[in-house]
Amino acid sequence: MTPLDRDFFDRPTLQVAQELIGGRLVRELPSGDRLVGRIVETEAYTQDDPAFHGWNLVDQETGELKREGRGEDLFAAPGTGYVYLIYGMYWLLNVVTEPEGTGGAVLVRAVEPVEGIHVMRAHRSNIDRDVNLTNGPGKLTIAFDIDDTFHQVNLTESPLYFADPDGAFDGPIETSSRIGISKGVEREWRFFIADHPYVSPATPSDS
DNA sequence: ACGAGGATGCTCT
DNA sequence: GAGCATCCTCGTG
Repeated sequence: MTPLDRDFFDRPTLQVAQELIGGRLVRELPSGDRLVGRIVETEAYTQDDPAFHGWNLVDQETGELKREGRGEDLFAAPGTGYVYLIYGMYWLLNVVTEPEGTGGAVLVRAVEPVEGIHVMRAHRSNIDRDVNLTNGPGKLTIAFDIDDTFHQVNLTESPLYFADPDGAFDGPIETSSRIGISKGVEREWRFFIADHPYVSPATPSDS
């Protein structure tokens, strides 16, 4: 399984977010177990987007950074991890996009287990049905044992990386407003596989 | 089936 | 002190 390289992520964020759909997320654990998930839902965030972390760090006239803050980590080299703690409890996995110095990231919102599902069940011991293993951004990081140790880490090599689709048919890609945001709700920057059971059950922010 | 509410900690004002 | 790219539990139908 060949990791997607930095060039893949060194492109417009919206394009990367769409092309990651159907691709795979690969996690190699210290135990030797390999976890693989098919990506079925993503969201795009760009530096001229009010929902972007660190939007207020950017001079929107020039596109230059005008202040310091944690959002600066979204301007790192393409393919770098940006891991965010939400509501004090859940880690969300992003991968940085665009050339170094330009802000952008793709949030991985849901995957379908492909390999290592027994390990994912062990990581999420309190759930009733397998669909709840990885059908949300905070759930999949628990299943894949992803936390802030991957923040600012190169995600184009082991132990955490992305890979091309495996060739399985995944159906048409749909778009919607993003989930759980209050600004930028008019942008249809959420991408997901239509009617896929592992797409998160959340409601888009414009409805 | 669905909705309300609570948990919990970091970042920025 | 508020807000937040969420998830789970416990009500009610």
